[in-house]
Amino acid sequence: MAEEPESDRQQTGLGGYIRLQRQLADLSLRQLADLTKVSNAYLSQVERGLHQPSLRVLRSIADALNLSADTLLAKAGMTSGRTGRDAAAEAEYTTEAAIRNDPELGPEERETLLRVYRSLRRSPR
Amino acid sequence: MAEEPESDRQQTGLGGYIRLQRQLADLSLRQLADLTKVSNAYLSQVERGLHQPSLRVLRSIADALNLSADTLLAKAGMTSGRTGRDAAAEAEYTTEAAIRNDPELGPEERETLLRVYRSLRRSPR
DNA sequence: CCCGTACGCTTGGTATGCCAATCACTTCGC
DNA sequence: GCGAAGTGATTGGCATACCAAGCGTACGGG
Repeated sequence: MAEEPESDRQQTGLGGYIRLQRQLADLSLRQLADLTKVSNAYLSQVERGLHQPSLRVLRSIADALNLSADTLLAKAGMTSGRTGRDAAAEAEYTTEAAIRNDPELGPEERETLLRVYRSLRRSPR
Repeated sequence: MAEEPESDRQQTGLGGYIRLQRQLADLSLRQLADLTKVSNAYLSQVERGLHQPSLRVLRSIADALNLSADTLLAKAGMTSGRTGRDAAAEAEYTTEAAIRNDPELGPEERETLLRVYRSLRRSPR
């Protein structure tokens, strides 16, 4: 659990990716700022890894650069490559998790089913 | 005294969704706080829509509740969540598979639960 | 030469995320 | 009854996301 005593500033992840995409799109910081409604100052800081942008800002950027939000989120360390399939595999472990994730169920149906499941399940001990 | 501004009753679904999932998982705010390393106070505020959580917090919550991060992000308004048919089919299969593989169910309970699930599931009319 | 304009970066302030501490309430066992 | 232990909600304050304004440079063109 040792925290990383990093004095390095290797932020290649999210910020570097954004900067790269911005340059590929041939946009200046101010142009992107104009598109995203985010100040150029903050964009500069985000690109250099000095700040972690909020969801709102991240979405604006993805939108302006025509990137999928998921891509940026992956770079931000959120969805590291695990997609629906992995989630499904994981959900296979517990029936409760599967029921909770099932989009075919409404809130009430979900709750009902969970209750039924719990009553049917072999009681531990 | 009975002054109730009911117009604030619209916490988009992210907060409400988190609260629902937490309750379905049978967790208290403090238990979830312990799992997520996020204070119960802030979780309470997030669930009632008073604050928009950061990526870090959102990820912790998704992790602790065994939810896919994408699901929460969709509720947060990020991803339009358009993988509808695929996700549905996949998840449907997952729930059935989870029930079939659940070691805590005997043969009869298994059959019963499957029947209940199929009757509760939204059928594409 | 100076402007004028473009660039990225820095700075000081405001808004908001987030937490420790505490509240009011309910449910217990004694 | 009374306290211990559980629940969700509130509050004060520190940390950080975010912006308006400005700095320093580099590029033209009069």
